[in-house]
Formats: sequence, structure tokens, C-alpha cells
Amino acid sequence: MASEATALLIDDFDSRGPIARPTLHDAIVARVRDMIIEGELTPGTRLHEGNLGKMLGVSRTPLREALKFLVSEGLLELSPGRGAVVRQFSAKDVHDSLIVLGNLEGLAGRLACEHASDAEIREVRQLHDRMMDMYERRDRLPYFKLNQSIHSAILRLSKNEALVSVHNVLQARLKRIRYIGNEGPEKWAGAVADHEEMIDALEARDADQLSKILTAHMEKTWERVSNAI
Amino acid sequence: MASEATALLIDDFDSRGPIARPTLHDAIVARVRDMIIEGELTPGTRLHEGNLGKMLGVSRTPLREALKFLVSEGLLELSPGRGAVVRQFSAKDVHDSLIVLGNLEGLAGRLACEHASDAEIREVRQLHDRMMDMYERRDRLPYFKLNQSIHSAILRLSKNEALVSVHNVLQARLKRIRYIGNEGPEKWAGAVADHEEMIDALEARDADQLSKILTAHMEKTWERVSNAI
DNA sequence: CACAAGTATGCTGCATACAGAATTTTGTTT
DNA sequence: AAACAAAATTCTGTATGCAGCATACTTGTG
Repeated sequence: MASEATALLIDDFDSRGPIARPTLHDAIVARVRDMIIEGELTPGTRLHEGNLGKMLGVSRTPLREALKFLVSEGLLELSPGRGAVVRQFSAKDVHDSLIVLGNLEGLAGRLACEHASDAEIREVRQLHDRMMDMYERRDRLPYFKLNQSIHSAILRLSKNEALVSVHNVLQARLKRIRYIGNEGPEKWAGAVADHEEMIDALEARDADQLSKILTAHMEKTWERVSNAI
Repeated sequence: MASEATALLIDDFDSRGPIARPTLHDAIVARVRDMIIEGELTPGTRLHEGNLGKMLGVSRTPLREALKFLVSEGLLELSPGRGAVVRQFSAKDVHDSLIVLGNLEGLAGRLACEHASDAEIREVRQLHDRMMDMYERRDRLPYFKLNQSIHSAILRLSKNEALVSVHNVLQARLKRIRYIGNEGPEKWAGAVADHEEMIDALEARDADQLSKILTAHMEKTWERVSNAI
């Protein structure tokens, strides 16, 4: 046990700073975030500190701290004296967010072409190929998750922490909606075609092209999701 | 008193949702944020819940909630068991953030040309003229504040809430640094020249041009601040 | 004199307790 | 029966208390 802890220490010392052990705070934040994304808590739901705390097995204090955190992330809204409510996003909110996301991903693509290593690009290609497999099998959930992974990977390859950070915030707000927005066959095919172009542009390190595709991809995403809101 | 409350209710009912009275939480968040921006709390400083609470006249509970909020905003970092620390931004962090900000402002400019009313553009022109007055007098602090106002105004004129939101987060992180980064006469003149082009492009509703200026403006900002970090 | 181990203090993280506001329920009056 | 008022209940906001961990200090040893 001591040796294991030491190993962890050394590992982490090499990689970055002191150990970040999982805390109750993080766990609650992650759990509530998931509950929102997966639809267990629908927009407009009032979050009852007593009940929710009992449900999660924590007292109100750390729960409230986690809720404040999620308010800052934009997933919850706070009415003074009336507690936290799952935020309701209007169609315009979603559209606005997608425009910004498109722009951010466009920038990320441009930077990724510049900063990504060949090995890293090969990893994205692998994700892409696995995603295409899932498309062939029409296996939606794994497809969806791999799709998200690819977008996240491109962000990561931009090697721009600030960009990753703001992208994550916006992405989290929309995850629920994109999760719902399961498009029909023809639109799905369109999204897949976009992804083919994406990986080609990335491998060619064609920054302008990749940026253009990513921004356009997000506009098409709006068309796919808009009628579902 | 009842009539006043009712009037407020009606007012707010028309505009958006229930009243948002100032809360202790918001006050603490704002206060600590200011303390960071104004340099009272320097990067690396460990925030002592006991002392800070006494200083602000609040108990640890609401203070901790406010700190969690600021952690989510990226102004503080949290070491489990060791409390909150004012986040230290590396030169790369600042550079990365400025690149993203440049991109966001570029998008905002594009959208503002599309969505802003003539009256709104005139208001920006007024801000600009007042800022130029302050430049003539070499009055740095009002100049700085008007400068910020103009950028914020362009963001607002994009009529894109999501864009405003993510911009604010990044802006808050850098405010301290830009506050320090008081450039010399020649660089200051350069920034002013940029602003002249900006307002011209906005009045001409030349989206491409405004977008280009704003993005480039942020790159120059980096050159102005980089040696101060 | 330097270094390590043990101890002591102080701080964070969490739970609980209390006060005030909001909401719901109940009773009364028209 | 409906509407309004008042009381009771419930929930949020804040303070305080306690346990465990991190850090600093002290003391003993090489």
C-alpha cells in the first residue's frame, strides 16, 4: 500500500504537480452533470438540496458547493431564495452556442494542423476508422461517443489549453441536446461524409480546409438538431 | 413598499423571469474576483478560508461556495486538502487565451456588423470618441476602462449570449495581466490606430474587415504584454 | 551541526443546527 | 363555491462544530 502510493507519487511527479486524488466535490459535480446530460434531470427541474443529497448520500454542504460550480458552468441557474434549477436552453441559445463551437473548432483544426505530431494524427485516424465501423453497423451509441472523441481529440491536438477549456464548457451545455438529436439516415450520411473530409484534411495538414469543414460541420449540426428543439 | 415590490415584479416580469436580488454569494464572488484582478491577491497566494472569511465578514460556508464558483471560472485552483490558490498563468497560457480571444472577438465583430442597429453603432462611436479624448490627455485608467467597454460592446452587439459568456470567462482570466501591461507610447499609439480602423469598419458594416482587425489586434496585444510576463 | 522522526498545531472537508424566506395548506368569509 | 388570508410546513441561506489530513515545529540521534 505504501509502495503503491509512492509509485503514484513518482508517476505524478513526473507528469505534473502533486497528486489530485478524487474528491467528493468532483464526484458530485460529475454525477449531477451526468444526470443532466442523460436526461435524468430535465430542464426546468428544481434541484432539491435535501432529496438530492440523500439520493447521492452526501450532506447539503458539499452538494451546494458542487451546485455553485455547475451554475458557473452554465448548466444550472440560481434563483435567490428558491435554489438551483436545471437551465433551459432556447433554440436561439443552442444556435448561438453552435456558431461559437463551430468557430472554436475551426480554430482548433487550424492549430492542430500546425502542432499535432504524425503519431497523434494517426490516432485520430484510428478513432475515425472505428467510428466508420460503427456507422456501417448502424450502432448509434458507440458511433456517437467516437464522434465526440474525434472532436475532442482535434481540440486536444491544438495544444491550446484555453481553447480546450472554453470548448468543454460549451460542449457540456449542448451534450444533452446533441444526444437527443439523433438524425435520420440521410443526415447521418451527411455527417459521416463531413468526417471523411475532416480526417483527409487533417492528414494533409490543410489548415484552411480543415477549419472550413469543421465550421461548416457545426452549421449542419444545427440543421440536424433544430427541429428537435 | 408593497407597491414598489409589485412594480419591480412587473418590470422584471416583462424583461425576464423573477427578480434577481443581490445575494451574499454574488457579492463574495465579485469581491474576491476584484481582489485578484486588482492584484490584492497575487497568483500563487493560498486563500485562507478562516482569515479571508473574517476579512470579508462572512462565515466559511458561503465563502467556500464562492471559491468553488471562482475555481470553475478558472481564476482559482483547488488542491484537495490544501484549499484554493490564486491561479498562476504561464506565458503560454496567456498567449493561448489571447489567440482564442482574438478568434472570438473576430466572430463577434462579424456578427455585430450583421445584427447591430445603427443606434447601437453610434453608441460605440461615442465610447470610441471619449476614449480618444482620454488618449489625447494620456489619461491611462479611463482610457483602459473605455477600451474594455468598446470590446465588450462589440461582443454585446453580436447578440450572441453564448459568445458573450465564453468571452467574459477568458477576459476575466486575463484582466489582471492586461491591467499590468501598460505599454510604452509607441505601442499605445499602435493600439489606438487599431481602434480607429475598428470603428470605421463597424460603421461601414464591413464584417470581414472588422473581424480581421479584431483578430490582429489581439495578436498585437500579445506582443505588447508578452515581455511583461 | 545536520537530518530525521515524532509531535503539535492549524487548516480543510464535511455534517449538523439554526434563522429567515417561500410555499403550501387550511380555515374563514363573501 | 370561490377567493382571500393566515398559519404551518418546508426549503434555502448561513453559522458552527468536529474529524482527518497537511504542515510546521521540536526533539532526539548520527
